[in-house]
Amino acid sequence: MRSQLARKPENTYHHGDLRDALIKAALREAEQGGTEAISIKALAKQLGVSQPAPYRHFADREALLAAVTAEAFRQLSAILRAAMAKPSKQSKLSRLAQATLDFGLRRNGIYRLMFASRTVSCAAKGSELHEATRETFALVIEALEAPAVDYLRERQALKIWAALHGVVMLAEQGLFTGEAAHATREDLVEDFVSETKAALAAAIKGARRRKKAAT
Amino acid sequence: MRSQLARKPENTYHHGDLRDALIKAALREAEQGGTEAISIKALAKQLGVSQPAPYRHFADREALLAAVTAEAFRQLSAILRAAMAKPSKQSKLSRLAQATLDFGLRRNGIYRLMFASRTVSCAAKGSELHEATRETFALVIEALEAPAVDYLRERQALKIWAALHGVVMLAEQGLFTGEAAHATREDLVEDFVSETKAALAAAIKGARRRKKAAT
DNA sequence: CGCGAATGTAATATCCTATAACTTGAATAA
DNA sequence: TTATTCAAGTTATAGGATATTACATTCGCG
Repeated sequence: MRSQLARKPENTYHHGDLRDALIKAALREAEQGGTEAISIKALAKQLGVSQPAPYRHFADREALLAAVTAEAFRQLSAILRAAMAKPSKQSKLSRLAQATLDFGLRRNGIYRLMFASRTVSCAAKGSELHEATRETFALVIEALEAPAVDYLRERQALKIWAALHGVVMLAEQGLFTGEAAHATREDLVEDFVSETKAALAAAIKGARRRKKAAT
Repeated sequence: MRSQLARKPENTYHHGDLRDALIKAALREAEQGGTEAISIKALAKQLGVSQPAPYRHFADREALLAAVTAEAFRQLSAILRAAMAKPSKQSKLSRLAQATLDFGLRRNGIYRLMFASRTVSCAAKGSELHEATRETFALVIEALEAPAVDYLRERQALKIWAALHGVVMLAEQGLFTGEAAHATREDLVEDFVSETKAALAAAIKGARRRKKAAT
């Protein structure tokens, strides 16, 4: 199997790994310009195959986007896992949060592909993409490092996850630059992290109390 | 001035209000499909003018999108203002928050145009679009109903604004449906609202204490 | 070795953005 | 009132993208 970004060697009929090469190349394109920067025709040219060749691997543009988005989620998962594994003075949750912010800003085109397009909401339940998103979210729950009171954990995970995305969105809109910048994006993220921890602690304490009272 | 959604009357050369009609029609198209549903050609046909006619009013597609997005922000501002004005048992902030969530879900295509595309971040400082976004954000600050310690208010406004967008994004991704739905979107929004109020109260108290200590 | 499935190509239809060159008519000023 | 000008339309056209159809090549398996 040839390097996945490689063009088709000249004088060969088959590319060898076109499907994967398309995904990788599309990710590179999306890095800057998001969804709109992904053009099947341009990708085909870049990889040295004819325009219709990609359609052997993806039914249409949407299918390619779904595959690309799934790969992006897997990459994010890997990054978050690495951030959580790295020894540090900060909490797992804090590291996950800052890593998410960093990813969202540094690779914003891809980030928009993942969270701001309709691709994900159209993903069927068992699809590759759906699984990839659920796996990423599972990392958020893991980062809470909280005992297994499922519905409490999930609620806090949803909240911090939502808050993080909001910060990325607003940052990208430029709401943290100029005169309004009394707080950095990182500050806000840390605020959300501590509030999450506090809320989680309080919720668990409350649950214990209720349980005790019931006995 | 003719109704703004009207097609050009037959046998007339000039439409009369094409610029406005284009914006309104584009908003209608974006309601469902977001940015990608806006086609200059289709709009022209819909309004009964030739394909290149829109280019008399907008340099290119991007310029049309910017105008449409600005109009969308003005509509959101109006909705938020109305929600805040309406007498209710709930706080202004709560009403603004729930209204934002409602807008984000019910008119999701437009919402994505406003917050998930690059159109806004590309808006120049004095532009119509930039002004429209700042005005909307000003309403968030107003909804806090907090005394004028600017940097404290702004920080909390940024936080709740970010959190709201996050909830809309995740809701649209389907993260609140299925087995994970231990909390509704509205619940999370109320959580964020109360946390914001608490944080704001604490911050103001702290600021007063510091001021007192300084005298 | 030979055959079928997978993968690639060429040709083409359709849709969209955008520009150039020409036309219309509405508003103004002589 | 009429001449003139210019904003706002039109037709024609170039160029790029998605997607389909029919044909060609090679990989791999029996």
